[in-house]
Order: sequence, then C-alpha cells, then structure tokens
Amino acid sequence: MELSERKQIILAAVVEQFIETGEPVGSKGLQAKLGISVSSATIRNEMSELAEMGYLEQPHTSAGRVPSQKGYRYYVDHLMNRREPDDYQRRQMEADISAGGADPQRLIEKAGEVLAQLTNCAAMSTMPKGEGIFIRRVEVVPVGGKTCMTLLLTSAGIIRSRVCRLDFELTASMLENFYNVVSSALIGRPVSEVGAVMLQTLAASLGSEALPLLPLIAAVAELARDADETDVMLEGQSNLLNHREYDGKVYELLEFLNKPQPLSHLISSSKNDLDVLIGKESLFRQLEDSSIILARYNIGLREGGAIGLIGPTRIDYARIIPSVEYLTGLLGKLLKKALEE
Amino acid sequence: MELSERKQIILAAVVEQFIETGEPVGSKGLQAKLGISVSSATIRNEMSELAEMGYLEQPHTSAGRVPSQKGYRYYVDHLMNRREPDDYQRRQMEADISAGGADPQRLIEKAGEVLAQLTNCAAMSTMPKGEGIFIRRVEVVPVGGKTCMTLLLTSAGIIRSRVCRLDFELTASMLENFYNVVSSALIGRPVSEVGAVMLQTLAASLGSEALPLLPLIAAVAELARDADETDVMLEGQSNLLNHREYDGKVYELLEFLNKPQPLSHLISSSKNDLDVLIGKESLFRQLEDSSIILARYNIGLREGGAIGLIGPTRIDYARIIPSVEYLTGLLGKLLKKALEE
DNA sequence: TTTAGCACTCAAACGCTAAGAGTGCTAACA
DNA sequence: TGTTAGCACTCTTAGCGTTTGAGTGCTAAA
Repeated sequence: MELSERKQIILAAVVEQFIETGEPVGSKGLQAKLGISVSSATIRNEMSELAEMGYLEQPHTSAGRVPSQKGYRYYVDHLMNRREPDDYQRRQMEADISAGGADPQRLIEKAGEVLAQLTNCAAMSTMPKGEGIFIRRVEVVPVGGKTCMTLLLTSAGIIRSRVCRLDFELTASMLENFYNVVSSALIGRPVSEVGAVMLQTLAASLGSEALPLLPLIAAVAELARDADETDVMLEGQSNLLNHREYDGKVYELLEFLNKPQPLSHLISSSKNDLDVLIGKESLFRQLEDSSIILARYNIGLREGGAIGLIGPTRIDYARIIPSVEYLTGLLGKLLKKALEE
Repeated sequence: MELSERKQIILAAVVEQFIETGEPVGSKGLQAKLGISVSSATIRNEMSELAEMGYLEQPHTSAGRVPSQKGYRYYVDHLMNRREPDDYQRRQMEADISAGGADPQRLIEKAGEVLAQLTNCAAMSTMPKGEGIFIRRVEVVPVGGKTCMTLLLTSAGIIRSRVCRLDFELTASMLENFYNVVSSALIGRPVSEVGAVMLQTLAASLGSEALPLLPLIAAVAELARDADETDVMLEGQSNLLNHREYDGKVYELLEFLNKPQPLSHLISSSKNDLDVLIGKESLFRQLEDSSIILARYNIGLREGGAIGLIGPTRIDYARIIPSVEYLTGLLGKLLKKALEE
C-alpha cells in the first residue's frame, strides 16, 4: 500500500484539518493550509484518487472529504507527527496524579481522571493484574453473633471484603485454626491460582472442622476471584457529550461503557504496550464511531494494568498518544514507589 | 392557600396529564380526560385563575398549561394519589437488591441501581453515617520495606485503607505497641469522634515511640475521616439522557452530579424520612429543572444513610414516592440482617 | 502533468404560507 | 352569578419552493 509523497502530505493535511475543525475539508481550504505551490485542481485530483483508494470519504457529492477508518489508520501508523507533552504538562500530570496520596487504588483512579480531563474524552483504568499479584493477607473479623467479615489484601494493594454469615458462633480456637491453615496455604500465592482445586486441599487440611467453616472458605475464594477480575474504572463519561459526532448516540454509548464486561474484555484482549483501535477495529458495534487508545503500565519489571480512553474517531492522536504513553510510565513509577520501597 | 374542590381536581388532572405526556395540556383535552360534565370554557376559566395564582404556567400564549413549581408542590402535598408497589414489584425489588449477596456496601449500591432502573432516573445512595457507627478494627499490614498499609473497619461494614510510608522499617515490637494503644483507644469509639484531640492523647500514650509512628497515626485519622464522610454513589446517570426536557442541558447536570460535595451536602442537609425537592427548592442552580426525592433508611433503630433519585420535575411522584419509601424499609431490613444477626 | 474554467450537485439557510391547537373575550343563557 | 357557545386572535410547527455557496468533476489548453 504505497502512497506517493504528495499523497501522504495531502492525506496528513486532510486528517489534521478535519481533526481540528470537524468539518469536511475541501481542496481550496487545503491549498491555503498547505504552503504547497500547487493548484486546487491538482489537489482535487489527488483527493479523488485517495478517495478511490479508500483513505477518504465523502459525506455527499458536494461536500469536502473526511478521513475514513483506513485513512486514520494510515495516518496513525505512518504520517502522524507526535507532539510530546512539554515539561510543564508533565509536571502538571505528576502533580495531579499524586494529589490523592500514595494509595495505589487512588493513584490509578487519578490517572484516569487526569487522562479524561487531558483529552476531554472518557477514560478508563484498571488495577494491576496477572501472575505477579499474590495474596498478602487474609483476615476474618467477627462483627457480632454469627456474622463476620472477610478481608483479602493483595500485593498490588487491592483490598476486597465481604460479609459472611455462619450457622453458629465462631470460637477463638476455630478462628485460630482457620488462620493457621489459610495463612500457610494462601499467603504468598498468586491470586489467580486460588481456584476450586486449591480450596479442596484447604478444606482437607482443616480436618474435621472443615465442614462448618466452609462458608468462610468459599468467601475467601470469592474475594480472590473478585480481586483477580479486571474491573474497569471509568472517568469523564460526561465529556463525551461535548462531541457533536455523538449527538443522539450518546445514550447507547454510555450504556455500553457502563457494562463492565465488554470493556474488561477489550482490555484483556490486547497485550501490547500501546493499542489504537479505530472505529470498527474494536469489533463492537457500539464503538464503530469511536476510537480507543489503550496503554499498559508496568510496575517495575512486573506487568501492571492498563489505562485508556474512548472518544470519537476524530481525536488528536498526535498529541494524545504521546501523553498516554507518558502517563503509563509515570503511573508505573509512582506505583512502584508506593508499593515496593 | 385554599383551592376550591373543582380547582383541585383540575390542577391534579393537569399535573397528571402533563406527567404522562410531557405536552402542555389544553382545556379541551382535559375535558375529555375528566369525566366531569362541564364545558371546556369553564375549565379554561379555572385554568386561567390557577395560572394567575401561580400554580400553572404557559410556555406561550397559544399553548396549553404546564404545572409550575408551586403547582407540583401543591400536588405532592395535597392532591397526589399514591400508587403503592404491588406484591410482584416488591418481590422483584427484594430479589434484585439481594442478588449481590449480603455485603452492606453491595446492598446499598444495588439499592441505588434498582431505584435508577425503576424510575429511569439517576439514583444516589450513601453508606450509613452518624453517631451510631463505631470503629470495629484497625490493622497495619507491612507490605515490604518501609511501606505499610493501614486498614480501618467500621461497624457499618465500611472498609477504608491507605498506603502509608515511614522513614524506617517497622519492628514487631513497635507494631505491637501501636496495636495495643490504638486498639484500646479507638476500638468501639464512634468514627465521628476521631479528631485532632483524640490523636494527641493517642500520641501521648505511645510515649517515646510516638514520634516515628506519627505518620501511622495520621493515616488512621485520615481513614476515620474518610469513613465518616458521606460519599455518594451515583447510578444510572445515562438514564437522564432519555428525558427530552434535558436536551442540551445534560452536560451541565452530569458535571454537577459528578462533583461529590454538592450531593453530599444536599443529603446531609435534610434530616426527614422523606424529602421531595422540586425545582429551585434545592437551591442549586444546576437543579432548577430537576426534582429530587430523598429518603433515609434506618438499620434497626439506628440511623442509616439515604437513597434518592434525581430526575426532571415532570416525574411520576404518585408511583415513585411510595416505591422509594418501600425501598428504604427493605434496605434497612436487609442491612440489619447482614450486620447484626 | 498541471491548471484554469465552467457546469453541475447537494445541503443548508431562508422566507413564505397554511394548518392546528389553544386561548381570551363577549354575549347569551339558566 | 356562574356557565356556556361562538368566534376572533395568537403563536408554533410543518411543509415547500427558492436561493446561496461550497465543493466537486470534467474538459481543454498550457
């Protein structure tokens, strides 16, 4: 798929102009924009060919051209002139993220907020996930009578808790027994390993006392499963209302974003450091007018989670992609400091 | 402010008709709706008087009448014919709320979801708050090196956690010392009491070891403050997009709802079992086209939190108010079961 | 290969008219 | 005195033809 140099220049200009104004761009306007010494008719011919090749589209006969999905793709892959965030912006990001203190959950949430605000789009972020996350602590706190609360703390700083009801009152010795077994069996183990098999072993080593404590074991298992789930935090949804390309379609999109499964599927299905999904590339009908920029962060050498954003396909890729990349680095650095120092 | 019986009937009919259709209602339509044997001209006269008295408004000369804020108020206070949820709906609500298990946080969140879905509006809910909530447990978990994680668990089942960094490595004996002092000083105390004074006492009883542990103490204090804060969970924001009265104004409203302070202020400023704020009654400019229905739930005899909803002033008060009331009772019952059995 | 010129297309804006819903007033009526 | 029929008047909304203007595609000449 080779494009002549002039075609590349023109395609880039169309994409950038359209991103800037949101209006279809015509040959005359382009001629003015480009310093290039070539007539509008020539540009017209080139654009016509680009349209034939599928890089540009026409809303209707007498309108200008608009980049197609393929056009955006080519732009992002080959033409885009990255605009890195400057020193001031970097410092600003760091300050905003750190504002909530060193708590990991907070940091990640803040990163999403910053991204949303930076881009005027919806942003998402997930907690760290994967093999490197292990169980740091399990607690059972009686809260009166037959009820108790189970807590699970992971090495990523995730806390999960659940109320659990038993058929009897928990005695101190039972609790101790449970602690000993659970601690030796679970602590230090990767969260993702806590499955049905491990729980059977656990129940076995609890011996005769296993049966009554089963609800507790089940609760811990649920907590582990919960902690292992990628749950996606969403920020700045209302920003999407500002984009006129979504007029009348916002509701459908927001409904879609508020279901947890599709987003988390999207996130876990991409393993690259940075992914840009344009329009239908995401394979979700509800996102066919949207682009997604998704980046993973690492904590030290360990794999972390992801942050990303969702906006109209007409998005300022050249500015935003570098910012997202910078943010992942920053977030990884701050998380490492918070968790491992 | 006495209204003749006929005026009352007419006002109620106008309100109900407008709530149903969203169109300004005219004298002729009303005549058909009411079985009443009276001509449209008479109705016209009555409506004209109601308009003069401030209960109705006219969008423009040649349109029908629309209830004013005062009109809604009178309707809700005197005319409304409550429609209680039937058995099926009650069972449905109970099933939906309980679906997530017995965890208090979950229950409350679910109650919000149910409310949002039930009303096609945005719903909010808050955790229990007040004097009755005390500290159940404080934990410090070393997570490697000089970093540790502080946990605070309240009697309402709220968990707060934060990462805390020290200037040195925590030894077992220091930890034990800290535990002993903190446990005896804080556990069983109301969350709201943990202020600066108490912390000074605490620091004093830690003796010579106080200074290096100060960050820990501060962290616990922060957690307590955090747990005492009414933080508002919001559900079903996108439902608001379905109401045409918000066309073009949704963004402002959503922005407003996503700031935590105003909502929590709204909630804490009303202490009744049930509050209905219509239009400007809420005193927030951003809510002048909205109504708020806010209800408190109790856990047993103790005061709990609140659930509520935000929607256009044109809302089906007669159906929704009873549902909200039923929901608070239900939620209180389920929470009590989860926390105190 | 490039460019100027020109006819052609189509959406958006504009102005006008007609329709329809609803009011307010007046005068008659019970 | 309260109620009603009748009617003129108001104002919005929808529909329709026209105009405008941006932009294209084609052709012929440089």
